Order: sequence, then C-alpha cells, then structure tokens
Amino acid sequence: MTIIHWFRRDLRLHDNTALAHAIGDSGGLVLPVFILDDRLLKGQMIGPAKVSFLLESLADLAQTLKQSGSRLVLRRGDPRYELLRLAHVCRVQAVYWNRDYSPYALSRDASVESTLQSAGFRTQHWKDAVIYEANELKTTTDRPYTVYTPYARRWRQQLQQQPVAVESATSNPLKLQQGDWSAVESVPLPDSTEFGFTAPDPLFSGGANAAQQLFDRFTDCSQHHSIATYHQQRDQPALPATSKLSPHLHLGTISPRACVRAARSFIQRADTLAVDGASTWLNELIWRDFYNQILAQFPSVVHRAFKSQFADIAWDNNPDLFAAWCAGQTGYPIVDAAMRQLNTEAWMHNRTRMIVASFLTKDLLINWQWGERYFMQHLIDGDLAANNGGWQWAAGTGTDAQPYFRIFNPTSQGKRFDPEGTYVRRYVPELAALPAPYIHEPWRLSTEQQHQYGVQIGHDYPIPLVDHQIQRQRVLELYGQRTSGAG
DNA sequence: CCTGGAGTTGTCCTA
DNA sequence: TTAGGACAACTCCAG
Repeated sequence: MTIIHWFRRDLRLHDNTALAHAIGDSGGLVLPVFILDDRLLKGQMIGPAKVSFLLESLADLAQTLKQSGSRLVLRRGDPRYELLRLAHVCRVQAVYWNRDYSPYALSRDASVESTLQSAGFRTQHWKDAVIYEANELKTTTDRPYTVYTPYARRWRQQLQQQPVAVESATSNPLKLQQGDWSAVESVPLPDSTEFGFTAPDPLFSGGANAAQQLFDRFTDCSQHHSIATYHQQRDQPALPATSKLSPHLHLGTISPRACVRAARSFIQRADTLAVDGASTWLNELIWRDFYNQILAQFPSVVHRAFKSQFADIAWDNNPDLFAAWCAGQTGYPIVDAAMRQLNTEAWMHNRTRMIVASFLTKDLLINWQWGERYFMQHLIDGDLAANNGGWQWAAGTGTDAQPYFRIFNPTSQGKRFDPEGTYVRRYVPELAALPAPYIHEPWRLSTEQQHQYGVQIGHDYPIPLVDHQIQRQRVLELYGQRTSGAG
C-alpha cells in the first residue's frame, strides 16, 4: 500500500518521525509530497530570504530523494485539494505528517484532516518538531507552564527519566520504493526571483546537507568557535560563536532530537571541556520547546500581549523613527550595526536582537509588534513562536517578562559585548576609523576629533535620534502606570 | 489550603 | 573606585 508523507517543516529524510512511520507501514512505498502554499509564501510574515532558504531546502530534499530512488512531488495550491487529488490518483491508503503548532498550521491541518477523512483516507500525525509537546509537561496542578525556569527544570528532569524522547526516529536505513505514479504531476521548483529574493549569506545555504555541515562544525570542539566555547562567546556579536542552526531548526532540515542528543552527550561525558557550553546550548533548545508550547497553549499571543495589563500601552509609534530603526540610522552604533546586519544578511546575532528590540520599544516607544513583523519579514530564521516570545519578553509584555525597569542601555550594552567595536565597524563603515573609546558614543567626539577620524556626526552618521536617559524616564512612567492598580 | 522561594540575558545610584 | 542594593509588586510553582 502507498502512504503519502506530507513534508512541511521537516525537510529531511533522516530522523523524521512521520516519514519513518510511513516507510515502516507501507514497506517503503511512500509518496513524498510538498505543497507550496501561496497563503504563506506571499503573506505578511515571510520575506525573500526565508523563501529562498525554503526553495534551496526543497531542492536539496528533491535531490536526496532522487538518490534514494524516489522523487519529491511538488504541488502548488490549497493543501486540502492537492492532497485529496494525489490520494485519489495514487490510490493511497493514508497521509502522514509531523505536527506544527502555529495557529495557522493547526487550523489548516484540522481542515486537511477532515477533508481527507471524509473522502475515506486515513490520516496520522506525529510529534517531531519538539522534544516535548505542550500536554507532556504540565505543572503539578495540571496547567501549562508560563515561567521558563520551572519549565526548564521539569524538561531536564523528564529527559533524565525518559531519554527515549530524543532517540532517533529512524534506526533502520531508509528504503524508499518508486511506485507506479506516472500520472502524478509535479510542478517545477519555482524560480526564487518570483518571490523577489536576494541571495543571503552563503553560510545560510538551505537543505539538510548544509545543516549537517553546520552541525558538524559546531560540535567539533577542536574548532576555535564551537559548542565547547558557546557559553563564553555566544554573547559577543562580533564572533561566529553561535550554531547558526536556527533556520534549519525552523524548517526541520536538522533534527531537533539530534541537537539535544549531541548536547546531552557532551554534558554526560564529564571528561570533555564542553559541559558548560553544551548545557548553555541545551538551554536554548529548551527555550525553543518553551515558546512552541506557549504558542500552542496561548495562541492569542500572536496578536496581543500575553500580559493583558500591557495590551494597550500608549506607544508613540512615530513612523519616521521606525523607518530610521529599520534602516540602521538611529545614531546608536550597536543598534544601527545590528539592523544593517539584518538588512544585508537576513540574520542578526541574538544579543543584538535583544538590544534593538529593547531600543525600539523602550527608547523609541514603538509597539513591539512593528518590530516583530519587521523581523519576520527579514530574518532567514523567522519563527513565529520564538520571534513572538522574544519580542514580548523584550517589551515586557510576555510570559516571564523581564521587569519593566530593566531597560537596556545601548551604549553600555555595546561596550560590554562589543568592547573593541569590531561588530560596529563591520556594519557601520562610516565609524570604522573611530578608536574603541568612542565607537559606541560617537556623539562625544569633538569637532577636531571628527575631522581627524573622517566622520562628521550629523552628516556622515546621525546624531542620536532620541536621548536614552529621557526616553528611559518616559517609558518607566508609561509602564509604571500599568503596574499600579489596574491588573 | 497555605508558604515561601524565585523569577534569562540590567541599570543606576550610593556609600 | 567599586561593590551592593534598589528598582515593585506580583504571579508562578513546588512542597
């Protein structure tokens, strides 16, 4: 019998739960399908870099399938009808997929399921994108966790007790057969220019093979930057010290279980020097599960503040200031460097994501949702759960939010995490000649110094658009009104 | 039910 | 110069 494996955000053959089941149940007679959904591709929350990454990943998947004696069937349209048509044409018995927890995916999948079932086709879906789903980790009173630390404790404890959750889904070699599917049409992979993309950083090639290379590099402790040094170096945006696996984790071109297995093995082997780094990295993977769980349990976070008392802050929402933030022209070097990194590379270092998010909300007094959307449109790894969670955290509206009076100072953040100004110089060339003491506060240069270093502040590089100290006081007042009384 | 410890990643002022 | 406490009050969560 034939089973359709419907690929979505699991674009790999190895360690793929639903695919492994499809192969097992069908004896290898699996029809691999991906459906390009224009509602997603042309929507507000996806940009050219991510589309290009998706198309590369699909090309890689198609190639790997071909080498395994199979082929990827690509369709374009409404998943319900495309799957229904394919199920009829190929006389399949069932359609399998891995679960996705975003609100759009949940309603789409429910609708696909009922369409297929009413037509007499069996459907089945599995956990694959996370280690633990929302209903697997509850508090002692059977409620979903809303605070990270107790969640992480519970998560680690669960892994200790039942490491089976991270076992590989595919213990046997993949055996795919090519059925008699001559009548099955597949559309060609679209030209990415159709979506108006420009090539991203070469480090971010899509596909499971590229992901494996990144993974191998990151877990090779003999490298200068690796999981072994992660805890010490990950906060310095100038260093290539993070895994860069985020776009792959988003699209499933790498197995999240494989990541956790790797972290776990470094932690358990106390002889390695990577215990601290691996533990810190594992924490990030737990955050990933945490925000997926929040999204699944509280889908309203997509369009409003998690903490209702912060749902209607009187933001300034000045469009000119927003445009300057987007363009990296705020006059605060670390902020501008980060935004320019985003605009040119479709990626931003995690530390500077926090800095620009704090700056947009707390210094420019602009609604975090504007920033959230801009990130989704530009980031190659834009992931609804993580991005929303991160922005709500920074804005102080989220689960487990930072206290509202913790306002990042862009200058001290710059000095602390980019002490030599290497990161700023890389993305803000007009400041490249400044010595370190001035790189994060160029407005302090005298006219003579500006002449000496070949930069005129206010001409070549902006005077700070806002005064951090003033804005800090304003936002403290604005938020303070929200905490006293009305809750 | 109550109790008490704790809460990702900070900043600033004061002694 | 530097270290330590204030910044609010509240909710979450385990015991």
